[in-house]
Amino acid sequence: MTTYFTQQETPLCTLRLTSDGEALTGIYLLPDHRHAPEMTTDWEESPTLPIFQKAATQLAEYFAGQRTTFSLPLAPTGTAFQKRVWAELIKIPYGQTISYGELARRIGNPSASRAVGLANGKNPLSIIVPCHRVIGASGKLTGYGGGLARKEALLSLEAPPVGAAVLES
Amino acid sequence: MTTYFTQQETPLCTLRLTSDGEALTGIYLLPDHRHAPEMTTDWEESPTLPIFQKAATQLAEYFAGQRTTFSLPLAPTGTAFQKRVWAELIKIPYGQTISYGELARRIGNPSASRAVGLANGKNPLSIIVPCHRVIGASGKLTGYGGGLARKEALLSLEAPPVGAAVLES
DNA sequence: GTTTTCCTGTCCGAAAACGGCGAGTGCCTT
DNA sequence: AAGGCACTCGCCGTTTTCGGACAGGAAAAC
Repeated sequence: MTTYFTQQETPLCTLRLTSDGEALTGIYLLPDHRHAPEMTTDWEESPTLPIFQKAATQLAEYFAGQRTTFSLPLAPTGTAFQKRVWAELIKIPYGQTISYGELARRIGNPSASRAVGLANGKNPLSIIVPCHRVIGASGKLTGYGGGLARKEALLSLEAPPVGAAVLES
Repeated sequence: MTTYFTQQETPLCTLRLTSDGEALTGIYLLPDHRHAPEMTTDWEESPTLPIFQKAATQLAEYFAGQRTTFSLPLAPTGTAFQKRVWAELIKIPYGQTISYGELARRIGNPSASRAVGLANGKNPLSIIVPCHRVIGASGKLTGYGGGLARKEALLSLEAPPVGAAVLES
């Protein structure tokens, strides 16, 4: 099975998108993304693939602050546990954060907060599956596959204006 | 990838043949074949497949004592080492036997006689790839995926008449 | 003779190690 | 007294490592 890919520039960094031809299978934050797969000889660059065009548009809108949800066919690969975690991730609304423990509770394994962290790190669809919205119970960011600095940048992009935050509390 | 299969009666036992649609991928001696694969839901019985028809004819001739070599497209799956072993197996002429150690020597790993035994047992194409022609250095049969009794039966089918054997020595 | 000791590739189960955690404890600042 | 920080310890899915078992056989040690 050949893997298709393309790359896209954003204000944050370069993104590498991968696909099976139909659905999106991966989004990686280019320099130094932790579990990014190796590019092998059976990869084929094809920027004109319809799925890549749609993804590029929506991602550009997201970084412009004009999009809060995505609508794309996704096909991440992983274990049953990981899929449960990722399925729960996409339910976290734009601009909100929860803790790893809370996420563990939501998938029904309340004591698996640590394993949840691992599964979180293996999330292949950065940004669209918002693993960056999960932080430590103490409020610290604790970790991110694409680097803590980028996690902070994403959260600050999604953060509402300061005034609104005050009203909310 | 769906697997096609069919079954065939012989004087020795029932055979199960498998194929990818083009080439033969397996021949198993039906009750109690050691490493025979499990039949899953994506298997499809199709006795009319051309490859199965040809195989059935040649196998029938073999059991009638009227065929000493096979001519069929084969596509066994295995590790590089196993393929080297199997490729060497088909060079052993009808009616002859060699030892595991000798086989190890022929593939260039003279000290891997034990590993050769294992690879021999994993041979998916019984009879056509004649793993039954390999016996212990002492002359004992030592083992066979389809059972020692069947190994002996195959060797005795291939054995020349007693008179001829005496002349040969 | 008979037994012991290695060698050799692959698979499989068990055990251990490894994290994007978090609750609990003790100690040290204000 | 709170609050902050460093540390330990239990938790849990996944990955890695390790040890044994096998279709044998040659050499070395009794």
